[in-house]
Amino acid sequence: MTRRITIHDVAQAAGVSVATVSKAINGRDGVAPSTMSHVMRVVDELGYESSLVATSMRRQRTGVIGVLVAEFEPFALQLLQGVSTALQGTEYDVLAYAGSISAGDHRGWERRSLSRLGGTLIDGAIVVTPTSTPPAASVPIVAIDPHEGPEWPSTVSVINTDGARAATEHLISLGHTRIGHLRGRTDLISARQREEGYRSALAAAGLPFDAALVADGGYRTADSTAGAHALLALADPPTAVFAANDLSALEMMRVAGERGLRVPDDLSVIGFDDIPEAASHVPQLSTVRQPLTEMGAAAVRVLLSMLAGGGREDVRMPAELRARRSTAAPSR
Amino acid sequence: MTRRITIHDVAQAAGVSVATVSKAINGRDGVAPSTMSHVMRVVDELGYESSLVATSMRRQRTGVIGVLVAEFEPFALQLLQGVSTALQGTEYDVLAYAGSISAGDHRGWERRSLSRLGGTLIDGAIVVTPTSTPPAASVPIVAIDPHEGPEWPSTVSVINTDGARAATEHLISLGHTRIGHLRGRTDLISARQREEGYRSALAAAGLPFDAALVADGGYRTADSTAGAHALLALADPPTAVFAANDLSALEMMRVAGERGLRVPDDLSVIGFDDIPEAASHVPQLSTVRQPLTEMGAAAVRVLLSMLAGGGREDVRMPAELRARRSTAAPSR
DNA sequence: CTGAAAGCGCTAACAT
DNA sequence: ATGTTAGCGCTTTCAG
Repeated sequence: MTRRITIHDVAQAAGVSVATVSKAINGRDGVAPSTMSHVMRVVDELGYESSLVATSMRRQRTGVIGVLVAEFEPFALQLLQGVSTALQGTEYDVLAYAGSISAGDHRGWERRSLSRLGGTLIDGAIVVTPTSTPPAASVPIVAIDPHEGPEWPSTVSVINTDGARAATEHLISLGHTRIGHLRGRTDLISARQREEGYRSALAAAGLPFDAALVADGGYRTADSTAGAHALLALADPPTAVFAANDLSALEMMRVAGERGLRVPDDLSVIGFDDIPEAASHVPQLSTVRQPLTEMGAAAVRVLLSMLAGGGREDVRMPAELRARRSTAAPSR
Repeated sequence: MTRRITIHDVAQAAGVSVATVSKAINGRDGVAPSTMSHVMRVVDELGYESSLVATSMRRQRTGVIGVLVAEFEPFALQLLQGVSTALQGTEYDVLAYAGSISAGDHRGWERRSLSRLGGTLIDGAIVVTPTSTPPAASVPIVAIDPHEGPEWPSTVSVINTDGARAATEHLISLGHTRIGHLRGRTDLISARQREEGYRSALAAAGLPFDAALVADGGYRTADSTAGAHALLALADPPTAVFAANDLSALEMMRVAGERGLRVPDDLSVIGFDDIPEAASHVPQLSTVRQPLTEMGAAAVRVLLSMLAGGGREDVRMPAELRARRSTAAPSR
């Protein structure tokens, strides 16, 4: 645990002032070529790198884009990959921050992260699935799949209703008539849209809506267990379930297995998102693909445009059915 | 783009000094209960959050663990997920930084990131597959799968030799006797260990080692094309190939297909890593699984121990064979 | 119990 | 061309 090498150490070793070192490093003019090269040699010898923190306190610009997430789960990670790839070759580094982990309450994590990092440290932010309305921010922001409407400066999201309808129609076309829905967090707009897509597909097919067939999954594995059990414990259980996201779909399948049901023979399950685990699970999970990588790239495009002075934008990406092995015709 | 709310704004609005606000926020004693509650009310009203940057300049401790990667690719993302999960419920937030994106050269990205963030901003770092020797650092560091030996303070890595031996033995047990190896970057220790595992499995089975059956793949798709062609163009080509990682295995299969060979009928291929793409490829790629999530969790455990004053550790995780569809008995 | 002042590492005026 | 100074937002002695 040696002490950090500071600009001060470099100045001292080079026999010049701190200001001169700063100018040399940042290529400002007003430094003699000989001094310049001497300073740079000392910098190399000492292995000096400026502290991001100190630099960002003084500068307005840091060259870092922040990706703010509640938690590093598969959905956010795929997005992060897209963001990172899209930022290759630009002058920006990526910094991803999961801010709600230590904070007691998940609510408002985005506001907290944004004000802790914004204005300093990051030049702009991409916020993944924020659940509250945006705070007054000091940097340009793009929200991906915001959960509370369009009040965010710029947004990138998938057309949830269409995707959910496609998933439900897929089950209907296989011959299912008792179709359950393991829904997402009902306080989130995406969950409401997905339920709406589910209902409209049922209605379009002339199937009745049965409130007993809708259980809560909360988009999370742990929160889905009870709902999955509840659906399967019904006197007249569903033969197919549309889960609001892949994590709850995977949990749905696990619970089905635990109860002695085979997927897809006894129960068809379809999810939403298409996280990597969906394709590698056995059986492979049928789902509705969100083009996460492309969404990350779109967010970057919009953010860079805002950084360059451009206005707000709302990007809507299509969701696409990915029928795989977890859905089949009902056996009864 | 409104201005950030600073501690100054809070002090002014509350009619107290900046120092008092700081004490109130951080629960230091020496603040009257009434002042305390008044200040906290103003903090809430204004939505103030302290700047991570400013705080970390003054404090030694920030409550943030840094995960430093060259780039957000699948391997690093899986690790990140493990780290993040393991950090749930602790007092630490996670900050992941990809530092080589804007930097021209990839070499030494870990040194750069470490000195830009260490000492300030992060209390400890988990560095993913660093390629150089460790710099003198100002915070505890754990290296995951370091590529240049054990000079890092603490390390977490997979037992490459055993994994490679298991992969080769799998091919031998299927009846193959002419087994090729598409090796990794020979400047990296993991690649050398994997080749060693391959050789020792051959030796243990009494099979001769043939240098012509070893080609370079460099761990990357683009670098594997030539080696894959070379192996298949031999007068007496291999009936099975152990590729040093999944990316080169996938390329091996692509090249085989291009040359009119079917996998696994005409050629068996096995990889290493078990990235998500391995399981979703058709045919599913047999491989050796690195327990990435568990490795991330192990890194957290070691780092937290070091942060609490514990000594260095080297954790070695077992790699596990995942036989899937790309390997079968030889047809000739 | 409260506030004034110093300083973390750095950059940007402003002297010299 | 170089150095001096001020200050970014915050925490921490140290006086009052």
